[in-house]
Amino acid sequence: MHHEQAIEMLRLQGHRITPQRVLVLSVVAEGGGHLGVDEVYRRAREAHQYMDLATVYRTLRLFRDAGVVTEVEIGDRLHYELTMPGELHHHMVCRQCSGAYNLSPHYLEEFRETLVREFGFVPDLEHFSVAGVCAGCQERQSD
Amino acid sequence: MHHEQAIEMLRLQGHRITPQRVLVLSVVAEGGGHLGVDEVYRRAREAHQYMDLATVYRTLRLFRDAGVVTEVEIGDRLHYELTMPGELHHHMVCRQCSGAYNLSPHYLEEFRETLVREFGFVPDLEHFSVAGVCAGCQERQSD
DNA sequence: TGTGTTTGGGCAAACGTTTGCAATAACTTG
DNA sequence: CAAGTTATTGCAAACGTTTGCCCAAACACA
Repeated sequence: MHHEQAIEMLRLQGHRITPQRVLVLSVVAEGGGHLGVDEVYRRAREAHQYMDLATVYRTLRLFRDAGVVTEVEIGDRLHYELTMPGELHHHMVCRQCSGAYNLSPHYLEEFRETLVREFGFVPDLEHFSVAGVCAGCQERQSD
Repeated sequence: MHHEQAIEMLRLQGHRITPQRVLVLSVVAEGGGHLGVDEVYRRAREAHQYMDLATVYRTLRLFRDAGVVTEVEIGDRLHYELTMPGELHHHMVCRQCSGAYNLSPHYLEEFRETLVREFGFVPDLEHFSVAGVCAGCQERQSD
């Protein structure tokens, strides 16, 4: 998704386009994927002196709810990246090195179907992320 | 798991048995499964006037790490229940009614094996919980 | 383009949770 | 059973995040 599309999505949903929102959006977009709230705030503040931390929080939440950014839990921190429609993916996050690896939705499809079939429970797996230990860290551990 | 076993586990792990810990343990045990931090604090305080909130937080975290209580994410709150070894189960938590339903580990085994086989990633699924909408709420929704 | 309505922003205070610190209490050892 | 060692407590302050308020700014419509 590009800036312009994201802005258009927000406008279509009836949200106002403010300089702060445009700024936060471009920070997240240029951030290369995995920025925490504090990093977004710091970078946005460099450009716009009066940017407020509360605004960053509110804006990121709005973007998430509007579907223009995706929230990823890495360790115990939340990171934000521009939503890539059609390239939806989940994450495996390593408990030891905090590395985040993409996981295709394909691997969850069977699990989802089972829950629906057996229990009538429809899971939210859009932003699924699973913690664990990656292959690299396990090797290092057995040294 | 009963009180005595839990206490013994803590002692074996080298933790000291204080009145506060015994109290928190019995509150969680008698709480019938799903108490939040604030509820544990309130009930513990009734019995022991000088019980501190920070102690409740520290104690619950210790218990979780020691394996004597299990932390369950319900909605956006954490709830605590006595760990039942051999009866390990996961949770499906309904986004709408906040109901928590048990899920046998069996349903996750295949998923786990796939991650290990394909990526060498060993997931932490001990306290897995998945959000979604339960069968009841979906029926109610379609009325 | 100018005016009115209504959303969003900045600020400060509140919230739930964690942490640092000095005093206390639990366990260990003799 | 007494003294020493060390973990744990209560308190207060800090932390990251959310909220209430009032003013400013964005959009709609004339």
